Amino acid sequence: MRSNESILISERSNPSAAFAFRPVPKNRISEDALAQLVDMIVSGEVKPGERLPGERELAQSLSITRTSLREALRRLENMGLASVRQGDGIYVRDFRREANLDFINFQAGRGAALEPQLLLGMDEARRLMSAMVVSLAARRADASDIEELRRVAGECPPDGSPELLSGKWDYDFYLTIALASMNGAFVCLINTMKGMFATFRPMYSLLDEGRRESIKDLNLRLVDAIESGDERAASAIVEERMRQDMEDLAKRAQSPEKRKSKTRKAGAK
Amino acid sequence: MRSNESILISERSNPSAAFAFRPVPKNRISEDALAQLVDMIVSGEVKPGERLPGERELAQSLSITRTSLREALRRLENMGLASVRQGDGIYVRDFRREANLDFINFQAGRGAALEPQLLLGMDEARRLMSAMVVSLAARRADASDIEELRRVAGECPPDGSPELLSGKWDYDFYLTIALASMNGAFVCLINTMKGMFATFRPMYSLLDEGRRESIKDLNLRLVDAIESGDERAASAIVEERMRQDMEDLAKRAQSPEKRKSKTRKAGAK
DNA sequence: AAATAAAATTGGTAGAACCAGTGTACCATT
DNA sequence: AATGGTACACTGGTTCTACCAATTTTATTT
Repeated sequence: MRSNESILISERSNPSAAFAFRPVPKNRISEDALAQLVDMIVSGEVKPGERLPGERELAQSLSITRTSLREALRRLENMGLASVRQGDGIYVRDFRREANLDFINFQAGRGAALEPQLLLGMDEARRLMSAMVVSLAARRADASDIEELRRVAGECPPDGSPELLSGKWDYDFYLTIALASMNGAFVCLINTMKGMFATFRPMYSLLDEGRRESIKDLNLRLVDAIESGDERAASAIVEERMRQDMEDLAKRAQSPEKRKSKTRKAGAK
Repeated sequence: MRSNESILISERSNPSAAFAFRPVPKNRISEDALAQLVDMIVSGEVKPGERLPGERELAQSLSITRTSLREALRRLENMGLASVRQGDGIYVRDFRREANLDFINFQAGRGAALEPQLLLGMDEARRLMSAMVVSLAARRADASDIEELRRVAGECPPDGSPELLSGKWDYDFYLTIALASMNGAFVCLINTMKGMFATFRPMYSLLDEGRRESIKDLNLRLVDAIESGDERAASAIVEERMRQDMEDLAKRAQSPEKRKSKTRKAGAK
């Protein structure tokens, strides 16, 4: 959520700049502390079920105040990485089983090194979710939605431009689709994903470079498909675009797709 | 995340109790304050872009300390409902466009009255996501995953039992499926949805009552489908089960499905 | 009028004190 | 021996006050 403000800032102070400035991190001290706590848990330095030192001691170890530490703890709880109980203590949870999307959001947002496996998973989720929301939009978008979609699609900056790289526009477009899908939960999901992919977005945009069709044309085609109510065609356009991205990414990690053939029992029921 | 602990507690102090105690809410004052802030924003009392009173004044209005208020503000930011800038102030964001899943999670968790439209959307999302993760599991689950799935499915408590109503088991089962899908992002997604539906879970379980097939049998069938690698069959089982729930729920709100026919332009490209 | 500097405002951090649940050990009662 | 009561130490929850740091506003200077 921080990137949003920063984008506004950079726009104001550099209205005609050719570069898309990265958001300058205004680290709240609690976020730094949080990062350390998360690292401690993710690295396995402290194990699930284990009890962390008390707030006073923890704060001292981090060289911050209890006040700041507590702000960090609130989010650590929120991510599903720890549970805090008054009178008892702070307990580490099993992040591999209990972490939620806010965890990914935080890790991705601060540029933490995520496991390749997880990155692939995020990408796969993005692909499936996008196709899904597009499909819903095709089912339910009314005339005014289409009009809005076409307007936003038409405002798509040229390929390779900083505005496109920043991902701001792409987000706006998919948010509009989500709004057209008439499903508030998907709107929220898109917004969650926005945070999760904020730092990775430029990478995806670079992958788009080699395409024969401009992003703008592709999206206008998408709007047409949505307007005609053809769910399959609409989702196919999205899937096709993102499959290429995924394939490129897959080269950087082992594909989980082939895992099954090795260990699977043949001829199950 | 609080409900989890409480379940453990009630299990310990009443191992053979016939009742499933509801977790006794241990309100943090910051959460109460947060709830009021959220209400203020959602109700439209303060509008997007508007600037809230300063932390000092806000804290005084809520009769709490700045320290506590700030813990609330951290999450208000995290939900995408406000942005806080040092030296400037606290600004309200457009929750209809910018709220993320944590917002739904919070609202649902405290039993806030959500718009019927949003409830339907949440249910639709749940249905689609579940079908999706099941499909992935069918694609990638290996022998050990199947074994684990069958074990968990076998431990399914009888229909109508408090354990089933609480939703704890159902969550465990779907978490196992998510783990079998080899996609960490979906594991996190399931965990996020767990929070979103925690308070609604009993309602869904009640809908299950009328089924001719027990939940246990149904899920064992599902595991079979996953084992055979039949993605369509597996997701169909899930969709079928959840479609009924959705239909029942739909009776309590207008269906967004029919919206299109009214305003749609005929014969689009 | 523009540039600059000072002041006021606002969020961010610090530190200490006290309130409120938890858990444990010990004691009294049954 | 089991149960319930009590006191105490420990831990998170909350409050207060003071001060630091970023931003905006205002006043001043050029």
